[in-house]
Amino acid sequence: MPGKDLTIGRLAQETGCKVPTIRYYEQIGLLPAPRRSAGNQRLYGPEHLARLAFVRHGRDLGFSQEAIRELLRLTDDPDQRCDDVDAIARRHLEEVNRRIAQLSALRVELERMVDACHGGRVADCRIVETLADHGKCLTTDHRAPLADDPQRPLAADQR
Amino acid sequence: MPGKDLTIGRLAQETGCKVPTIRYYEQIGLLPAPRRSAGNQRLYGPEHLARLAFVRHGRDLGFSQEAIRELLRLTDDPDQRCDDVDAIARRHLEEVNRRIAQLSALRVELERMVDACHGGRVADCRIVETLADHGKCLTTDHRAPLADDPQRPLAADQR
DNA sequence: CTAATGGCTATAGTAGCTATAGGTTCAAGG
DNA sequence: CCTTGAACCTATAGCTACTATAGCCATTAG
Repeated sequence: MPGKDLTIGRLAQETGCKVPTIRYYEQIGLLPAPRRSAGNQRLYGPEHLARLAFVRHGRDLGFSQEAIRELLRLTDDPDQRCDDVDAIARRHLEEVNRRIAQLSALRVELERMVDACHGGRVADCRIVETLADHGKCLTTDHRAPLADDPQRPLAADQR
Repeated sequence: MPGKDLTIGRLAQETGCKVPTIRYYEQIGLLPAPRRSAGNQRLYGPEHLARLAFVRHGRDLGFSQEAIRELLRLTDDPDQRCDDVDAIARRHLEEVNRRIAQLSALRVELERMVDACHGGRVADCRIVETLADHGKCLTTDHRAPLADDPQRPLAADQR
């Protein structure tokens, strides 16, 4: 039945995942290697679609590759109790809550900074002062072990 | 006055920044190369302390290296108007707000997942179902162009 | 048949560090 | 004075999770 196989490009379309990312997932073992056409092109079936959707959804929810790998291992053995799955999700939820708390504190400080700036010279700028003054301000640690933020770290939209 | 120079280790202590990170900042040009002792060890003065504190604080607030580089350039020319500084901070604040919104949506879904799991077998686990089902759920995009989250990612996405 | 599109591999680059290996320098104790 | 051990030095590789590039091959529409 050579009817409904997907090329890598079609699979990318279906899942909203980029083509190089799919090949990357195969490389790191998140996605099984599919069979190939006579001309050596990857041919995916519905099982790949489902697997990739699972992976993408997990990633969209902020699970790490490692966590997803673990989830996949668990779901491949569907008769065991789901406590482990639950634990992964709970752990992640905690991370998310922590991260939100950190970002909220950060927002407060940024708002204070922005409000305090009244557009004078850089020498008098409260934002610069705030940044330069390491004494006061947060003792909290904003950087956090969550998510990756792949690239394009600030500013500049595009996409 | 050869009295109060700081070694790299002392500087690290003062700023809460790790030693290799300081060397890394020098390498990428965020921190100027300091003078050296007879035995080739870095010797830092108060100006380095201030600069590094500025950088660290900016990073803690989630500014990217690029943004900090720009802020440093601006503060080195203290007679110009601080509109640009203000713009950087505002842009960053917007990023933070967006990021918080995304994480909040994510939290809702994770809470749903965890609530729905009642400790049966994996085959019946709602968490697994939720992850496998790419149809419903968020269309939102959790990934975000914000700061770094140095390591140990719980991850995000691309597209 | 040709051109455009899409696929293939391999390699290198991104941010923002951290870790390692293998050597040198410094301060204190014997 | 000599030794010990901590702290320093450089260079390189590794981390996550991808993305981008180069140079070639396959497929398909006209």
